[in-house]
Amino acid sequence: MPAGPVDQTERRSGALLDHLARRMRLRSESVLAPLGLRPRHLVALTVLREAGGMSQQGLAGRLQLDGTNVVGLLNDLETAGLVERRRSPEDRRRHVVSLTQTGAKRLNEAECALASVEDEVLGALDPAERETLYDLLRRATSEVPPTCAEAAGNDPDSLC
Amino acid sequence: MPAGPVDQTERRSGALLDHLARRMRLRSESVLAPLGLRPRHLVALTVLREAGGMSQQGLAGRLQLDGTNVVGLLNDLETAGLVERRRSPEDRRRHVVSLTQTGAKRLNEAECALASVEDEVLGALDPAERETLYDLLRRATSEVPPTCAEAAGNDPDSLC
DNA sequence: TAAATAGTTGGCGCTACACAAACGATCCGT
DNA sequence: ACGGATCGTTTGTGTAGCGCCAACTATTTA
Repeated sequence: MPAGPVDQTERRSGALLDHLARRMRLRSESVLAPLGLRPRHLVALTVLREAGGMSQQGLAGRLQLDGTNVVGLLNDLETAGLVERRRSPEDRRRHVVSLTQTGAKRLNEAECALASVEDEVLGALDPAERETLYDLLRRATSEVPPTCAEAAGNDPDSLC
Repeated sequence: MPAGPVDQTERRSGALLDHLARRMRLRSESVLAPLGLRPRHLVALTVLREAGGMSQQGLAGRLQLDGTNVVGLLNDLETAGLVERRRSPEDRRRHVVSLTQTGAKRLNEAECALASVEDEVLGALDPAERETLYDLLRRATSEVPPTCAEAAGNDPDSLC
């Protein structure tokens, strides 16, 4: 086989995302626990803040979680007063879930508290690079994942 | 309260990392399964390839896993012929773990197969941005997390 | 030579899921 | 008006991925 470049590894982000996310999560837990939060709560609160309010089905889609798991997650957050469920006037079967003021404040507190975690876990990156990372992650996650029907039609390897 | 900027949210990457990593993982599983791999295998193989060979303790440190869980993880990979454990000539208590040729090849195959997953999950980013994301993740994860002693000395919030 | 270290095995427990079934309330199409 | 579909809830089962512990063997160290 002809010799190629020394580094022939494919440049994939998946393993690195898992790796970095795990480190961040481990470091975060001790900071979040006093606030009554777990990393999965943080993800849900972040998505809800950005969306301004959404159905449970919508949230399940965004988080790629089974609906029954979203129910449990929201039960935690609602019990803590961080979110509220309101019946949709358009369809009273449906809840619209949104952050309470308490929830918005708690999320902000959590993010402030996580500054030291990010300083540590992202210590190899300078502030501009951290900003770039944040921006790339935000834009990558803001794209709504395709629905099952869309994905199944387009991609046989899809989960659906 | 005086009115502030509209967006006063802290710019933290933790929740977004979890969110994106989860999406990537879900999409990856169907691609990795035919190769006999799970996402946690991929992380370990990636770390081992980069390190060229390391002790189990070293790997446990890099992955921030309990040593007994690294034993189980390596048992999977060794059984599949993807890694080998060799006694260190310097200290025969210790194993040096490295990728086999089969393992290096399988990892490359996995990364090729994951191209479509990354196209989908990172669809909102253009190729240059994906390259930037990869680079930032790689550099952030390459910094070895501090040992417990180091972290405990410097940071009371540390996990240790 | 005793204590410490590296790794292994087996076990227990927890969290975070996936998935299924059954149900009540509500909406929609016929 | 009614049956089917939808939204959400509860309960239950199971799996994966861990953390942590104890006990052990082999080896190194002081």
